[in-house]
Amino acid sequence: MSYWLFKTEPDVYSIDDLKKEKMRITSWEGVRNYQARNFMRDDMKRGDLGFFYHSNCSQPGIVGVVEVVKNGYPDHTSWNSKSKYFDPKSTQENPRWFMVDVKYLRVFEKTITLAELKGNPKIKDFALVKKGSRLSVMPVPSEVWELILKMG
DNA sequence: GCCAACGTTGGC
DNA sequence: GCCAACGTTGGC
Repeated sequence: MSYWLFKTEPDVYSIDDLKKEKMRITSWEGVRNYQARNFMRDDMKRGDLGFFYHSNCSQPGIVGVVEVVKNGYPDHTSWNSKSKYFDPKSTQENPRWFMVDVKYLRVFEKTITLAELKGNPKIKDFALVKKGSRLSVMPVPSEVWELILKMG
């Protein structure tokens, strides 16, 4: 089993929004980056765990934990011309974009902030804390996962 | 709101 | 296939 990190802007979709969903599950739609797409399509498996990360906000950081409850499948919003995620080059026969379903597990009492993560020398090679990292879905090495949990 | 870093697009 | 231009991300 693997560990992941899911980035989202809380103004758009926060961990509270996820908690309010029916069954506390949502599809992780709208990812339009090939590297992130490949992770979801090829590598993410049911039962994997993920950090839930709030970006582009007053206090960016990891706010909780989710579980992958459905393996990668075509992101149908790419076929919907009314959707802001519409991509005319994605077809039902040859879907370009994929998503997984994630389920709320828990929210941390206190956010593990990006500043704290950057201040931990043991995880300095983790993609999230590297300069210019823009991946919205990324793998978390298991040792990094454990180290970050201890920071909470 | 600024802007550096990055990914994508498209002309050639 | 190169690379300039452009759009987006996301911390600050």
